[in-house]
Parts: sequence; C-alpha cells; structure tokens
Amino acid sequence: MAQYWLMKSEPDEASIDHLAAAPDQTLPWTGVRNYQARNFMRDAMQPGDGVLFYHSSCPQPGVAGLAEVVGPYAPDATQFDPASPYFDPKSPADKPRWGHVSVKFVRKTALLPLATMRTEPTLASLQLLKPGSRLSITPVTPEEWQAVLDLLEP
DNA sequence: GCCAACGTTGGC
DNA sequence: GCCAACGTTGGC
Repeated sequence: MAQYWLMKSEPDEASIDHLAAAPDQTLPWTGVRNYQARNFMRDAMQPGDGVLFYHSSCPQPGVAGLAEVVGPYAPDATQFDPASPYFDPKSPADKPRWGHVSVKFVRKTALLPLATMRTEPTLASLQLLKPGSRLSITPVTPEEWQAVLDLLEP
C-alpha cells in the first residue's frame, strides 16, 4: 500500500523546476543528515510513494508540486566528499551512515503557501505544522494527502 | 537578523 | 547516562 510523505527542499538548491528539468525528471535526495529523516527513507519509503514537494527557507514557503519516490535506498556519496557541505568525517567508509532515495517529478502546482496551510482545519494534523517541527521528511496520512490535493491548483 | 525549538556533542 | 553547551533549522 502506498504511503505519503512531505519532503522539504530549499528552492535555491533543488526546486520543483529543477526536478522537472533533471535527467529522467529525477533527483537523488542527498544531504539528509538527520537520523529520523534517514530512517524514513531507509526503512519506510517504497518506490511509488507520493511526495509533497515543499519549498522551505525561501520568501514563499509551501507545497510547490507533487513527486514520487523512486528507489532504492543507497549510500549518499556526499558524506565521503571533503569538498561537500554534507561531508561527514565520522561516517565509516565500510558502513556508511547516510543514504538516500531518489524523487521523480509528477507535476508542478500553484504554490500552496504555508500560511494558507495553517488556516486549513483539514491540515491541522500535519506534522509540518506542529510547533517546532523541523524534520525535512515527514509522513503524511492518506487523509492529509487527499486534503492537500483538494487544495492544490490546478 | 532574530529567536524558539530541537538535535548532537562531549565532559563527567 | 546525564545534561549543559553548542549548532542548525526555518519561519517571520
């Protein structure tokens, strides 16, 4: 059974437009350095799962489009690259600490702003909206997923 | 730039 | 294992 996720990305780094323009319209979701978020990718995500593509740390934060998970979970090469901002000197080469799935473009939508989401009773349970929630990957229930779809245009 | 919330680190 | 210090996130 398909599951649903919300994945945050800074549009400066990887926006929904970047995703649409990428080879195979797919991007590796590298750079996650939080165990909870990693565990979602490693243990729970399945190819075909639905993704709300969320723009964060930008003038207009919000859901910018839809994507889907493509597998498999694989080691994140950036952890071993000293030149990368995601370099992790403590990650053992034979037992990589960090990994990633990839994400494939489904469609771009009109931005559903965070401010709007906050006013929607049907979205009140979203983990994203919980005070202090910073996790870059959060699960979304089927009900929440449908509620967001209903709000997305077109 | 501010700041609250949260995660990680490291001394003990 | 505790917990204070520190770093990061991310909206505003």
